[in-house]
Amino acid sequence: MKLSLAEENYLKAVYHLSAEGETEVSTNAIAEEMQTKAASVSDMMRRLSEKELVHYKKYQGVRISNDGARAALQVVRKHRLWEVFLVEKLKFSWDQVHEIAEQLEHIKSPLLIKRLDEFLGHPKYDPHGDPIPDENGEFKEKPQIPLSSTNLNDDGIVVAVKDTSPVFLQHLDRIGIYLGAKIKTIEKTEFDGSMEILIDQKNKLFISKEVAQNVLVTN
Amino acid sequence: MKLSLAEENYLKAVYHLSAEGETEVSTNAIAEEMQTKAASVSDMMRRLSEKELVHYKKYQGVRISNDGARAALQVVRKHRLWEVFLVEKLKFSWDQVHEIAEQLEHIKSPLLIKRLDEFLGHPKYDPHGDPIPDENGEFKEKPQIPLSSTNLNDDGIVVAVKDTSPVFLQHLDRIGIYLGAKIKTIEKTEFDGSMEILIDQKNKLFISKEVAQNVLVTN
DNA sequence: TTTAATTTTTAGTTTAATCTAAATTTAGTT
DNA sequence: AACTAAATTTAGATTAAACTAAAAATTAAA
Ligand SMILES: [Mn+2]
Ligand SMILES: [Mn+2]
Ligand SMILES: [Mn+2]
Ligand SMILES: [Mn+2]
Repeated sequence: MKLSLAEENYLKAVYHLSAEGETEVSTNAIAEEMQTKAASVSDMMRRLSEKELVHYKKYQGVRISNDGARAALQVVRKHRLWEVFLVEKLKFSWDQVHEIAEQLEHIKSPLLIKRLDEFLGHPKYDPHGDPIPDENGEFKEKPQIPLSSTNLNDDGIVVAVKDTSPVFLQHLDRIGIYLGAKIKTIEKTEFDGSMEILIDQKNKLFISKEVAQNVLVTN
Repeated sequence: MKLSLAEENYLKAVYHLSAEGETEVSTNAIAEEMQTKAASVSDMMRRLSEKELVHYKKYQGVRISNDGARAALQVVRKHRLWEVFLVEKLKFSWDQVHEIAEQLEHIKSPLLIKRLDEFLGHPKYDPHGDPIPDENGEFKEKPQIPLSSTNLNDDGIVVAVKDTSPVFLQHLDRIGIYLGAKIKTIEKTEFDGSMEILIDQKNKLFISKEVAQNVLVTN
């Protein structure tokens, strides 16, 4: 089944939203995610459900189907492989790659993706710490918790970021937080959720609640 | 000026056709090149001429404008850089890359192309021997003549192919003709235009007129 | 220089994807 | 249970890009 660019983008949105929260995804949530209008979403959901890529009952929200998830995962795979390529080979920074990968993910050529994957050495994670599905859509997410819910004196390694927007990533660059950094929790402020942390056993740093909630670490 | 995928493809077709033959390109020639119908071409030419990308007077054919040529050359640049990437980095063969490059050439990101060009070491020619325009659209074609019009005992290096279709390229692979091969003309048959040649001072080979006309050599 | 053949353009449809505005359904609240 | 607010769907338009069939212009032939 060959999908249009728009269909692929909608499928990906439904997949991401149902992966995050509940199984039933609302029309409005999709419209929000896609920067489009609810009316357009209703229309597309009707079409996707005719192709059996989503389960859809009017006014009841949508759920991704098995076929739909498979298709979405292939797009996600391509997106993340391209992001790795851009960072590892073309020296882009992690805040620059998402927008370009949004275009590259729609290139149709199974052989291209196979070769790209080989060229990159079969990477398992993208520059934001998100797992890359294999040819069968299988992947393993690293165990991860928000920095904000670590305990005092806990040591952790930064493995991913929840927010992947350029502004947030640039902020992390500025304050010196990066994937792989070793972080010890020194102090947690009840009042505003801010924290004091130690990076790589060297640099003490105050971070806001917003930062702490969007940096994911593992022990 | 941002162009749609369709507009870019039409512009490229007009550019290629006017680069080859005359300055005035016919509606039918474009339709042929694009695998579409003349009616669709008329429609698109009207729109492109409103944007001043082509000069167009009804029933008189079209000529690419300066702006149009500039835009077309950027698409050609991207196409050929991606072809180099696919062959040099992803180990595709020269007959497999055109179709994929047709998709990749429409990715919009000046920085991506700048970085790709650097990553590839600023290549001057693509896998078919075609010159790669620089950021300003400038390029230099190697002096080249069809193998069919060389003289007896002439020595030449294969620098490009005129026909870049997969079947032709696969045929060249099979008989052992490749970019950079040294070719000496041993015999030319008046009757059918076939030739006998010597490749790399080692292998004698008979080739058809069709092959001889589509292999371009330089001295 | 008429006529015939060919090329090109126009007119009218179609499809995908979007939008606004209006209608409908569901959910929440007296 | 009735009403209101919010969410969702439908109806109707719009735009880009394609097509077919018909009309118009150009070119070639008689
Ligand atoms: Mn991304
Ligand atoms: Mn990512
Ligand atoms: Mn090509
Ligand atoms: Mn080429």
